[in-house]
This record gives sequence, structure tokens and C-alpha cells, in this order.
Amino acid sequence: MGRHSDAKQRILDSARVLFHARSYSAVGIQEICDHAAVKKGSFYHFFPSKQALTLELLDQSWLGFEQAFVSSLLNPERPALQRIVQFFKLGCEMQQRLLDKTGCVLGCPFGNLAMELSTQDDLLRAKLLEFFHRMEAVLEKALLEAISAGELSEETDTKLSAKAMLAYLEGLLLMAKAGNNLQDFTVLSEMALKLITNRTTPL
Amino acid sequence: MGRHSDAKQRILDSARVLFHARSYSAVGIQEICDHAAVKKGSFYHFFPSKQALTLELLDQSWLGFEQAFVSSLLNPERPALQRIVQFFKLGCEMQQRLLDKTGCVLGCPFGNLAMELSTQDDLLRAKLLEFFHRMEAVLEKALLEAISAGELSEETDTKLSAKAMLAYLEGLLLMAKAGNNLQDFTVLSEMALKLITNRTTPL
DNA sequence: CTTGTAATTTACCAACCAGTCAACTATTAT
DNA sequence: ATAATAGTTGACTGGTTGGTAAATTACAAG
Repeated sequence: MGRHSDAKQRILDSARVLFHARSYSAVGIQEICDHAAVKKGSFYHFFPSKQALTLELLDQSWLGFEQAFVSSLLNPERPALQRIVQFFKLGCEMQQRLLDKTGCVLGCPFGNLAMELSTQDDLLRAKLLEFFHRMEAVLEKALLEAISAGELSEETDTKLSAKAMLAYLEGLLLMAKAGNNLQDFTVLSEMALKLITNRTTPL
Repeated sequence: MGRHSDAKQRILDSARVLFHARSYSAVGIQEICDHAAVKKGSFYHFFPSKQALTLELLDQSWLGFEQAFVSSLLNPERPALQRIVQFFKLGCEMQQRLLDKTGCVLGCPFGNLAMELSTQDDLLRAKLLEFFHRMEAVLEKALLEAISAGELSEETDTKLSAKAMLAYLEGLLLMAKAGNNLQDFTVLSEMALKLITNRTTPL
């Protein structure tokens, strides 16, 4: 019953793009509505608050991210370690596309929000942490497959290595954003595998 | 001539603390003034804008950072590589102190601002990039000293390694902030030296 | 065709934002 | 003592913030 509309999705899409290009607090609900060609009253018909919008946004973003990156990271046709390198490369290409479109290195949409909101909104922080944990799990899965394939020692501390590689990726994206330049990112991302560590020798 | 006052410094100190605990856009000038026990009119007597305040803030912050961290990183009494590990450990202790005081892992004051402002204020982005470059230079100096001391191969790509370690540090701080938890940071920071790379073998 | 429902629209709110300005006060150098 | 200077104050601006309320419109199922 009632009429149907794609306004809600337009709002989500607009918010995703605007938050990524600038930041959570720099983008107001009015601007999101303008970008989505929706009146503010409609916004609050679909979402009780900016926070609620963002929570839903993050769920959708993870699905999009999964489709764009995780699938290739778990693609069994390539050697697992090579897939991890490929994963970093895909991230670099995505950043290059956004740089061409916007003139800015935008960085990781999750990392950006986590940095901005972690000390300010515990619900959003928890949601973003969830994403990072899922990401670590995916990286760990690739590492476990690498062990199965004999590419990696069975002594590899997969959890630790996955955490380290994700942190490194986020750090690289931050530095690229700060420099508004992707050259270092391209080169440095090839060093991610160096962070793979054995259980017995944490140092 | 005229009277003197420490109001300017109080404003700078308050802004530094508040920006670090929350964010640039989440902290208004009014709040900075309240925290510094200064009227807003005085703020604009000392600073033409919020941006100008932040530029000056960053210069001071670098000096403080230099005193707290860089000195020990270049202290010639210890082996250079050990100093780098110590540098990460000092960072961890500082984060722990802030966590005890505020209840939140606050992360890197430079990284936080860089993430938030890089796409929004090119002047501040450039200033923050300057900091990262100086930090890379310091890390590189430690690596060069490690080479001199025979702790490291002469083939080490010091520039690349310094960049990688800084990115890794920033990434670790982001992940710690997102998890509001320092345990991983403590463990993972011991892996920073793994990122040291030779010129001839970037992979 | 009516009725229930979902979507849209407009006008509105108090609080806050960065920033301005002119009057005022305290101090210091002469 | 006085004049120049530096710091302080409070009132103010126009615009924006996230969020609200009520009336209206469009549609789909009965």
C-alpha cells in the first residue's frame, strides 16, 4: 500500500558519496537531501537520525565492498598470496578512479569514518569495528588458503598477520590522502606481505 | 606596550586537547574559548580564523612531539633499530595515558586531522603532510644510523622503509582508535621492523 | 471507487556555527 | 602624567545545524 519511491536509496547513495568525499560532520542533512533531490522532511520519513542513516549506509557499503574486493581476494583460481597483492592493487585502482573524478585521494570510506567518529559515537564506532573485523577475517582466510597451498609456513600467525596487513593498508591510504598522491601507495603496497609473521617469532 | 597575557597560549592548548579528543569540526571556537576561559572576542584578537589557529597549533604540536618522541628516536646511546621499537612503545604508553584520562584511544593528533581535513582544506593538508615528511626523515635518519652501525644492510631502501613504517604506525593507531583498545597495538607494533626493505628487492 | 498507507512538501524550531565590531580596560614606554 | 598599545568584553551578524509537525499528495489493495 501507499506509493513507492527510490528516494531512500538516493539518500543512501548521496550520503555515501558525500561522506567519502568530505566527512561525516562536514556534510549536513540538507546537503544530502539536495544532492539526492529530496526534501528534508522526506529524509526524516526514512531515517530517524543522521546516525541511523549512517548505520544503514555502512551495511550497504560493506556489501558493495565485498562485491568489489572480497570476491577477488577469495577467488580460488589464483595463488592466495598473489590475491592479497592483487587486493592492494585493486584498492589503488579504485583510489585512482576517485582521484580522477574528484581531484582528491579520498581514502578508505570506513577508515575515514572510524577516525572521525570513534571518539564521538560509540554505536558507529562499534559498527565500523565490525567491518574491520570482517576484513581481517577475509585476509586471514586468504592466509589460511596460502598455508593449505604450501605457499606459507604452517607456523604463520594468520590472525596477527591479517591485522597487521589491514592496519598497514589503512595507514597507506591515510598517507596517500594526506599527500593527495597515490605514487607511494602503489609502491609501498607491495610490501604488505612482509608483515606476515610466524607464531613462534613475533619479533 | 600594552598588557601581556597567556590567553593565546591557553587557547592553543585548549584547541590541541579538544581537537585531539574529538575532531576539528566537532569542536567549535566557542567551546575552545570556554575551555581556555577566554571570550570569543579575544580569540579573534589572536587568530584571524579557526584555520589560522590550527596552523599555529600544528607548529607547536610538532615541537612537543619532537621533544617527547624524536629525541629518544635519535638518542645515540642505544642501537638504532632498538630505538625504533622503543619509539613505537613510547607511542603506546602515551596512548595508554590518554586512554586512562579520557576513556578513549585518541590516536595520532596529526593523523586524525589529516584524515578529516585533507579533502577539505588544502593549506592544512599541506601542513600536515609536512609533518609526515619530517617524521619520515627522522625515521630514515635512524635507519641510516643503523646501517652505519652495521645493524642493517647497506642495500636498505631507507626512504621506502621509513615511509612504510610511518604508514604502519598510523594504521595501527587508527585500528586502536576504532577498537578503543590498545592491546593489538602493543603486539602489532613489534612487527614494524619487518617493513624494512632493500633497494634491490622491493618485493 | 473508496479507504488505508506510504511518500512528499512546507514551514518551522532552538541551538549552534564562524566571524565582526566597537567600546572598554589595563599596561608599558616615554 | 600621558599617549600609544595590547588585551578584554559583550552584543551582534547571517547562515547552518539536526530535527519536528502537520498538512497534502499519490498510489495500491479491497
